[in-house]
Amino acid sequence: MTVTIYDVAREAKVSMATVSRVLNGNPNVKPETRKKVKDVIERLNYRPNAVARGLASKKTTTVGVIIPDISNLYYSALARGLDDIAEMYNYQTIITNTENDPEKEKDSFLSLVSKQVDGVVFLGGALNEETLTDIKNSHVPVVICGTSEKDKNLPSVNIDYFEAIKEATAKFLEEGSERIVFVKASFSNQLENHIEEGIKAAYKDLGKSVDDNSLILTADSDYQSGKDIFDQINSHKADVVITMSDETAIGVLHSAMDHDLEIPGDIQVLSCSNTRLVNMVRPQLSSIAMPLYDIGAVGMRLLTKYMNEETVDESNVILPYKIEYRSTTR
Amino acid sequence: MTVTIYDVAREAKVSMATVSRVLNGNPNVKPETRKKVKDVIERLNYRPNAVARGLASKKTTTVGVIIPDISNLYYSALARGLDDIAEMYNYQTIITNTENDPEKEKDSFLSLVSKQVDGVVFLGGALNEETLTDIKNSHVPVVICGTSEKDKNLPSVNIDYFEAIKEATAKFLEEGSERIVFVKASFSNQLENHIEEGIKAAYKDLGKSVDDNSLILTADSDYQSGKDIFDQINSHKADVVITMSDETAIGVLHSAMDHDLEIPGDIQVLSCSNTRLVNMVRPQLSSIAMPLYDIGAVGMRLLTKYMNEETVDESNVILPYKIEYRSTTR
DNA sequence: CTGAAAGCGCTAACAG
DNA sequence: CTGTTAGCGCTTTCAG
Repeated sequence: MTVTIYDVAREAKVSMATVSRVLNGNPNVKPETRKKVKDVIERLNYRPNAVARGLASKKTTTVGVIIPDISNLYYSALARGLDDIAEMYNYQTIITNTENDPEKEKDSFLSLVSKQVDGVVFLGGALNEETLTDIKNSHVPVVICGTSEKDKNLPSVNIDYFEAIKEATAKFLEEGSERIVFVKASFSNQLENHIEEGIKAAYKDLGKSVDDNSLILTADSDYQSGKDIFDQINSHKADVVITMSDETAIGVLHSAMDHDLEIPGDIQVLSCSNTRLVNMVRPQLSSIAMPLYDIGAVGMRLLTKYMNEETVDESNVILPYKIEYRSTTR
Repeated sequence: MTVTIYDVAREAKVSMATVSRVLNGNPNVKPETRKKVKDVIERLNYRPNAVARGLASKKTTTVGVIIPDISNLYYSALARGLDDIAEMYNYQTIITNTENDPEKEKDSFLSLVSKQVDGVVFLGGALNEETLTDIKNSHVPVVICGTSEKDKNLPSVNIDYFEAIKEATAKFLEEGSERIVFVKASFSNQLENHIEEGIKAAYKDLGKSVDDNSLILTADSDYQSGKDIFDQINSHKADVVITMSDETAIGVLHSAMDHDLEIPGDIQVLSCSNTRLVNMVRPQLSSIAMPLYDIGAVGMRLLTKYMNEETVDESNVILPYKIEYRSTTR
């Protein structure tokens, strides 16, 4: 019923080895033979079985992508960059969604490995101890984008979050803001720790202490959570709110406006994601601008190097950032 | 290096067939044997090779998902529904992104088939003649969600777009609106034709003609395209704008506000996607509310039936819709 | 330049 | 309940 390489070989009156050679672009085939085989392939509408191929060659030309939440614009922007480069290098991507669940993250990884992917990239993600162990045991090349793990053993692509947030915080403090609230996303992530450190460093540089004037809250990274957490922010009399997620920032923004606060007069808002959303709300959201697409693209490029066993000079890539002060900051 | 079923068999002093049986939960294994094998599996940290499995069993427990644009909230909402149900039925999903390119759509499908997926679902998509032919030739179960093809040969899940848009249009006309502009997305899609028909039907029912008073434009489905197309809308002196995409609607909205038009006083806006965005802008966007998550979920459920060769009573499922009149309509 | 033959790691009859 | 034996469809030596 399904046509196999064997059928093609028979029809073309060659051996299956030869058919395999033309399939794989092996130059050791006489042009006439090649043409003959190609014609039969066309006529029979033959398509190689990628599964059999994968088993025989131990390569699947497939990379796994593990994402906390595809419906989050932050991650899907990263994914676009990944995808484009993957295509350029003739890899296909299997995207799996963990729904921010570290357990699923681990399962997804194992499942991808059992599918014999040639490599996997984590976009964000918790990367807990267990998962790290599985990665090590798997002997599969892994690159992590937009997250990090403490030992820096894994190749990664990031921006310098610590510096970025420190710069932003210092600016707020220098301009007279005193009560800065930071809203973490509830999916624990090494990055957020760097960010906390950055905030603390900025305070310290100015001889101030974080504890009295700053508050660190946790919220889901959606719009409603931003609206919901506003009460806590407000009761802290915050004059600056920094959130991980754009959606959360927008929720905070709208709640603040509903409480007749002036933006950015009474309260300034800055997010750390810089997704397409920042330009889609009024007032436009100020944000630490990471090169999302590039992070994904560079991550995939890095992975191809590992998959080809090329040498890489820098396995922990840091990309530049900008801080875009739009209309929610002064 | 990698541990195989053969290693497990040897260590457990059984045949590989027995190992295979415990792997697949075959009841014909003595409890003690089962335990013995499981212990060895644990000890050796053995993980079955899904590729070999797929080749031998001709099943991959994997379904392909073809999406025009993952970074579009409309599609990612559908994908979430799909994913949840897929997981429930122990299928994994391979998501591929076509970037709204019919050529890529076709290639993605073929690639998925060569990977021996057990089924594929299209979310949206152009489904041109060529792709349809490939689908027919592939003998792989296919379900399409949020799109349709003219012959209705393929199982599908949709809402009644025609009715929805007719109802909305009729309401606008009855309430005195006269100049309705419809903004299609540029990715041609059978659905949009249904929508056009719905608009025409509404006009006709009231004894009016579409041509004089209605204008049909085409724009990409992003925010900027919405802003850009406003000039055309404005020069038509539209009093109602209906767009496929939420982002486009928001772009139109903001442009209109920048031109000092009152919303919804001077111009009303309605979108057809109802993604999370509708609540994240001020004023909140009125929209035809489709059950996005459910469309995906029902689609995947339908696919499982085909993959199991169960009988299905209704292969073209129509789910209910609501029209949510929020703050951009009167 | 081409063919024969040996697997890749697993499932699935078929015996027993 | 368990083992033996063929493959699944392809790649890849190794000869020639």
